[in-house]
Amino acid sequence: MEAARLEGFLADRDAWRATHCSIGRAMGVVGTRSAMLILREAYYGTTRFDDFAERVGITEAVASARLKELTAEGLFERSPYKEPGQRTRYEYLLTEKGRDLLPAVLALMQWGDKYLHGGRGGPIGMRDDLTGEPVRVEVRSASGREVPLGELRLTPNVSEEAARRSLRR
Amino acid sequence: MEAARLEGFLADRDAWRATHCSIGRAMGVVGTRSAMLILREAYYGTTRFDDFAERVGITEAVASARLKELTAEGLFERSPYKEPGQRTRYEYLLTEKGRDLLPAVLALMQWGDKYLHGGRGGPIGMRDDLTGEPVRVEVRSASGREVPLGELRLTPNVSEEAARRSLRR
DNA sequence: ACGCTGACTTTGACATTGGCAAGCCAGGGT
DNA sequence: ACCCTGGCTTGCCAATGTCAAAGTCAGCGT
Repeated sequence: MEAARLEGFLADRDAWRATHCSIGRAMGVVGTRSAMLILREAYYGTTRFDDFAERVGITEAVASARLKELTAEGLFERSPYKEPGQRTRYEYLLTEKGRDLLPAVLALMQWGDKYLHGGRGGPIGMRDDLTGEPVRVEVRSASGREVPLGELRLTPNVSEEAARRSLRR
Repeated sequence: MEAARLEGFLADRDAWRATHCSIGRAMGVVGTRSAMLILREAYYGTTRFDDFAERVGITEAVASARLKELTAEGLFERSPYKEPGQRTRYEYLLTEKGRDLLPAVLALMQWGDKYLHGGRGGPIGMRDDLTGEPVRVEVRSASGREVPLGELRLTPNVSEEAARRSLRR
């Protein structure tokens, strides 16, 4: 029955509800298979519409809809480019906001590697390109300690007053 | 145009497709808003059916369907318990598989905190309960270096032969 | 002027998700 | 014997996600 420790008025679990939960909001933005896979492709270096559709294995309709949404949300920006002898086209470049989702995407991959391949591990491994060491996504404190669920403390970030408002039941 | 470095035959981006991608599989298991929010609640310590429905803010029908799926996938196990004078009931306890999704869920929360609250940050903060230090989800190499997207190297995990089979276009 | 190509858009069909409301069921309490 | 309560299940409906296939459009090369 290991769980995080809830501090302050969060401890009374019946007194509040996570109505402005970042997890829920994040899932509203990237909560589809296609959005996550498009991000994966972008991390692999893909920038062009047709490549996204083809490499992710989704229809152009879905690629179009998702890229439009992700661009509107600011995870990609549409940037004109011109190859000699070609007309101007647009490519989809990751913004910082898009790049900052890397830990979330890699954490999913890491979990899938461990549990969804019959113990054989995933098809692609991650290493630090400078040192060659394996890379992992971890929950760590500022001083570098890895923090397990049971040693995680959750605290209200604002005054109880304001928090009650934004955590209203 | 920063991206990961693709090693070996992965470098020829037109020669393979991530058909057995762990990210896609993981999204098949926990790729719904309700699944992620139920996990969040479990990390907060919730174990009982009604509490999940009420605290997550979903209907009992959705809670029932999702808990059944997540239990079938092995993220929760159904365990009988008995309060005195009550009949035997079941609670949903996180398994290691469920607990191992913590980095993914927290990474989403961290991202949402940064970008989806108008710069004000999220309503709940994370600290190391032992030291009080802030906690973050990070992509790190074995020796503790934080690895940005541009310094991440992706390598095929198996022989080119076998990999081609599992990464078939 | 015309065709080709990359980049979409549209249409139509189907599955999944999620909300609301009502119903069911087992086993204690009375 | 009957009711109550926690824990689901069922039915219905709207919204969203996905696919397949066909259509559109801009502009460069010829």
